[in-house]
Amino acid sequence: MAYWLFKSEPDVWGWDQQTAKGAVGEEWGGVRNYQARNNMRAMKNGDLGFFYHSRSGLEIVGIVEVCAESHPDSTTDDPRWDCVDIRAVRPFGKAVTLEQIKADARLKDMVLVNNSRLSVQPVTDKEWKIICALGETQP
DNA sequence: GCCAACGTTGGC
DNA sequence: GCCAACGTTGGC
Repeated sequence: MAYWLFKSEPDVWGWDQQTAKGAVGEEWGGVRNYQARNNMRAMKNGDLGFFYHSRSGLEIVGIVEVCAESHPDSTTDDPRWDCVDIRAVRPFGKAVTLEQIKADARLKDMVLVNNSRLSVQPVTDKEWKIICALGETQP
């Protein structure tokens, strides 16, 4: 069981849209970065992830679950790109901002802080627990 | 809206 | 195989 973080610009695809997809979930297509793709290839059904609003949000707003393992990205014919499907699990009681994360010494090694350009990234068990507590939700 | 940081592309 | 040029991302 691994933990991840998915970034999306809320103006393009936000938490409300993700939630509206319900248990069916949504293909996390359109990722054109090898590192992000490799992370998705490593995901298993049932893995959990944070849903982060980039650019105009800058906060983690909820938890999603991988509901379809790596498969070809339907938004391209290029065979290099695979992606998973994710579905919303539950929102945070309270969104956790990037500012909060940066200010927390326990989270200084998070990829979110150190490689801000990676749109699909791993989260450690420890980081998962800390952020769930800050977000006032069950880990 | 700007621009630094990063990743990718392509000429050599 | 190097690296300059280019495109994109995302924090500010």
